[in-house]
Amino acid sequence: MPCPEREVNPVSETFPKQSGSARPTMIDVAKRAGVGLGTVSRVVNGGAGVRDETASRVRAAIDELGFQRNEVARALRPGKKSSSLALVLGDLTNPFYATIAKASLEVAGQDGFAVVLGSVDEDPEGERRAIQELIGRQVAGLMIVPDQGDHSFLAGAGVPVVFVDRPAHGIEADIVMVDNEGGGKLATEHLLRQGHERIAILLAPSYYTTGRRLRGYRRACRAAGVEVDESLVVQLPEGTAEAAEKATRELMHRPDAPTALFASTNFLTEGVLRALREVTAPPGVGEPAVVGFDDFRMADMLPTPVTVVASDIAELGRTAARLLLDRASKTDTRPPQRIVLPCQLIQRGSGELALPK
Amino acid sequence: MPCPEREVNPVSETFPKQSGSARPTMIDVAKRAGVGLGTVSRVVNGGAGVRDETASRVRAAIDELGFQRNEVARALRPGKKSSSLALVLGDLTNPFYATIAKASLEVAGQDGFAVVLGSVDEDPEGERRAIQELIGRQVAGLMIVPDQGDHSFLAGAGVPVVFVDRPAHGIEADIVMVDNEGGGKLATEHLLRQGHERIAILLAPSYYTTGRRLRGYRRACRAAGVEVDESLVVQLPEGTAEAAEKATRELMHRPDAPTALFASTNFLTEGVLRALREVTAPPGVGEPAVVGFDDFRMADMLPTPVTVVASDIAELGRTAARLLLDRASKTDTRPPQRIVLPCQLIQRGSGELALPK
DNA sequence: CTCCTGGACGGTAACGTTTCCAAAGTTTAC
DNA sequence: GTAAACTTTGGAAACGTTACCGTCCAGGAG
Repeated sequence: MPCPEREVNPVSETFPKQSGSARPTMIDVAKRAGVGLGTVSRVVNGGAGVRDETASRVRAAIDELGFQRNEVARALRPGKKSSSLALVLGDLTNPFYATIAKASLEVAGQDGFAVVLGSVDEDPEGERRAIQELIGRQVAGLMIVPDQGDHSFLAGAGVPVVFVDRPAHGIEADIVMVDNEGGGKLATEHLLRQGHERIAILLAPSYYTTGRRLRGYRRACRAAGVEVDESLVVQLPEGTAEAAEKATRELMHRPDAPTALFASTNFLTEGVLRALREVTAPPGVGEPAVVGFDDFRMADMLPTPVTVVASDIAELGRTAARLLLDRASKTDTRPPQRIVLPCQLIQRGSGELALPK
Repeated sequence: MPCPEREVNPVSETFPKQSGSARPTMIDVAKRAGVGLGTVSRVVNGGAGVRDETASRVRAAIDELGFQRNEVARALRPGKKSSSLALVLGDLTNPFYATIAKASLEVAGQDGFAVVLGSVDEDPEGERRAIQELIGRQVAGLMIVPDQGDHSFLAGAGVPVVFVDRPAHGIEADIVMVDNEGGGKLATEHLLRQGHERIAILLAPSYYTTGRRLRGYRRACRAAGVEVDESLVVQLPEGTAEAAEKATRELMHRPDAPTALFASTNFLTEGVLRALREVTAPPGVGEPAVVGFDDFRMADMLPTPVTVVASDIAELGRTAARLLLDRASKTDTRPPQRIVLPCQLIQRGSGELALPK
């Protein structure tokens, strides 16, 4: 039933092969147009101060030779930082990161900037190496979704940095993030309002963001006069769906199982849902309520549509990119900013399951 | 209930500010270490032919000054192509593209290559501009998920190109793709096997891949002796979930509604499922069977878990990146290759709904 | 003791662009 | 009619690196 094994064929059409000929330079263009090097440069950059007739001769030469400016050489000149931004983040397969990447790509593209993705391992040392690499490439600015670990080595880099989603230690720089504490509070309040008092919260390991979400959770509980059972605050060893699934299964098998769960990350939400699908609730006890953090595709299509606390992730990426571009161009010289985007509760059903009896 | 408005504060901690001081160069290092420029260069690149004592003096100077090689200047030297690959693709929010990006990023990173993402508009002209831009940045190679439109302008670029997921017109270059026709055949055969004969197929507009999938569909029907009702071959105006949802709703309201649907793209599958959720099937007729192309997260969590034809997208990205790296380093000088990865049927339920009665 | 070999190092010429300065040509003002 | 000002153009220097070519010194052979 599976398809044939991976197959490899030489392609056999008769299109032009890729030729390895060297690319023409401005000097070639200058010779061809019978003008000086400086004139070509002027034409290429807007062409102010060049007679129309000369300019069109140069343009003709450019077209004939298929010349294209060598951005690398251009970026070598002092003051001319390369027109690329670096983006350092985790797993692109996570829609959260993918959305940030897409949004910043759009904004950067509008200004003619490319985006360089550093390869991002998970360990702090790998992140540091990747960042150093990118700085070596003379990017005009860095957008970083930082891991834990010290980032003070960025202080002397002479490149503007914007942190996304969470602050970094050891350096004062711009930061764009969502209101994690407010979102955690929102989710928890909502569950409390449905009558739940045993609300478990699942946390990815030691991330700044989930810490703030936990804080919102605690605040909401305290405000409602509900004491937090610390055994329901679950610090996972990993931020994966699998870890959340395992933890949820264990939670729900306890005699004093929670009646509601707050999954503080989209992958964790997935794990929680997987576990709940299998767990048969004790007789007389209904399906536990679930609220997730960060919206995800198909959330409204599941058997019980999933209630989430969400923020505008694309806006997060756009804001960060815009801010970084302004910093890079020295348009924005304010002191480092801290921009916090609001969260919002999206009710779909799973969070509105009332406490049974 | 929504959180407070977006809030902006200057950050007020007391970390080192980012200083704008110029970065040290090899010349600075040479002076500091009391050696010549060439020696520093030798040390930086492996250090063959330098006495240990000298080398360590240079390394000390590098550390003290925080020197880091300027990749831009390095890439300017002839023969030294920059160590970045370009990746040109569509919407990163689509897990298909995100997976390719992640996989190629990993492979490239292992070889010390960065990946530059060009800003990708949807129109062919925008794609062309983006590619030209990237070539100007002297990338060592291009991975392109091409739009329709002519790509012959790449022939003279002097940069290796690998096309991903679909071939491009007007140029002979490497291509890595999945077995679209085989996958389409697999999906259709499976539905035929459940007894379905009125199988609708939804197609995104004029993409090469969906065309091949349609071909597999036709082949399977013909082989089974089932005549294709052309009104069940739905060419959508857009490749979005919304377009698929609308089309499905219309299909299912017809008196001769299909009993099965083949959604030839992951976004289309989503649209189909959304529509089916709402459509009340005519009395006596069961829920229509659905097979999607490309797996997606949560597919197994839906009320009726979704059967899909899937291939290893990460492997697609890895293969493309590896091939491109080999081309860029001239390790691989074979004629252009066509690599086809197999597809596989993943049965989950929605494709195994038999024809009612 | 001299010559030669070879390793270690220093200096310099590119790479392709931008930017600045000076030269040439053209117009304007007196 | 000449000077001044402005516009257009050509040329050279610089950016930070690598590659190549000498030079210098140590040590071995004759």
